[in-house]
Amino acid sequence: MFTLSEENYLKAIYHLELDTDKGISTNAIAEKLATKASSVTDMIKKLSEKKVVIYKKYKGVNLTELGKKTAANVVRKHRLWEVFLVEKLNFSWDEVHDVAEQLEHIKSPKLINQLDALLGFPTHDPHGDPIPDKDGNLKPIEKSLLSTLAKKESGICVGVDDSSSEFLQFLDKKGITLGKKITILDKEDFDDSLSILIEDKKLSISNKIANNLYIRKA
Amino acid sequence: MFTLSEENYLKAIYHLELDTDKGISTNAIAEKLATKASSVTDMIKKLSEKKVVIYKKYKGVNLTELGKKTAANVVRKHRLWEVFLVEKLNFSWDEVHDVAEQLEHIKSPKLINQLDALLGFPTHDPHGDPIPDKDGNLKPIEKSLLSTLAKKESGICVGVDDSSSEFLQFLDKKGITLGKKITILDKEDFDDSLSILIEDKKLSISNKIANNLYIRKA
DNA sequence: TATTATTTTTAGACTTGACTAAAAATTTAT
DNA sequence: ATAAATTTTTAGTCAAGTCTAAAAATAATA
Repeated sequence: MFTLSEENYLKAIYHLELDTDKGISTNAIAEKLATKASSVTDMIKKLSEKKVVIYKKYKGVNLTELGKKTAANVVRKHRLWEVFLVEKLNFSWDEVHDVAEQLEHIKSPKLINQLDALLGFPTHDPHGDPIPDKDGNLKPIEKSLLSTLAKKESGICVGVDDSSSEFLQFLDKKGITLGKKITILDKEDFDDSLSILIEDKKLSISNKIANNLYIRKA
Repeated sequence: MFTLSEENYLKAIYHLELDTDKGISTNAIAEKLATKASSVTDMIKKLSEKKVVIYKKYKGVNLTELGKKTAANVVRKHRLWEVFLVEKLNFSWDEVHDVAEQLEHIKSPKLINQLDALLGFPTHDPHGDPIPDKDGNLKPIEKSLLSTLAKKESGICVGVDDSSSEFLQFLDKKGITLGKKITILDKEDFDDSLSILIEDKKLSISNKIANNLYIRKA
């Protein structure tokens, strides 16, 4: 149906569309896929012929319903495999991405359905990102960046924005993992750093960290 | 390291070498991979440059030690995934091949080591074929084609030669699965068909079937 | 608005892996 | 041993996906 490359382009556009409702620019796609704008133009033409994107020259692209569904299915596979790697094969949350990038392209509906069942129909991946259902729908959850909480507010850590292995390993070192309760003790005005309480432990974290951690307010 | 195509060629040569110690002919590889002889020649040159095969024009190819190890590793992955599909995802033995053909190309040593552990370090795949160890070695087992047993002899069904889904589904229908005890009751001279006893049930099977079933003599 | 600057597209080239058709080597048969 | 048949290789072509460099369109600025 779709080649590996086509799937990667659809996924990139899918992710970019989550941040805006405008047309997705050639350059944005090129940057996300670490490729050149000219290559993107070529591929976009092909995707347009396959009816998965709407394309008007110089105006960027948007996914059609078919495109959205196709992309969401790739994302679904990616995230289910990530859960598998962590839950069944003892991977840590910073090791799963590259392997899942390969596994997400395996074509077998039965494989994914059975994997879903084996894992107990998980709703979120190891980084807190929601797993699309079979039809490509994902229910948005109410989460806020830690940096938006006020002093004295608290909540549960439910996800990360940046899921690079560097950031995830940093969080591990600090003892910050999904599910833990975090309370804002103090906010410093001059550098926006935070003093937080996490599971009875006091910690000072920079604004950069607070801007990449999602909290469900308690 | 190696592309998907290169891995498939190495695997094909690996399997063909199990049946002979002569050089593997261009045509044999072409047939196994359902491609053309000219394509095979092209690829062989590339594999030769990569030091995984020894190639002399018009004389066929053979794997080097590196080639053997590389191919065995692909076979190892294929068979481990097959076990996973059957043991963990409720696939039947006739459904696993095509999916394993995709999964065998996933690159992640940790993934395979952990999968191996999850499965309890299996030694054989769902069709009775041995799983190479990490170094690419596989211990040959003593097995005989059912057709070579004499009247009154018996043994345990340990594998199939033809693992097409048609044959496997046929065996399922007849109640023939790995691990079952089979005894030769009678052999018909004029068509080489057999009358066998399998788990207290009498069955008549053709020579074609008997030529594709492996037995460990009891 | 005219002129830069940026973004996007086109044109042409390259790599991988495959193909067809024809030439060369090897094997089989007379 | 020579001719015929088969196998293998070469030569040239093609599609997918990428790239560079240049042209065209759009956006930003004076």
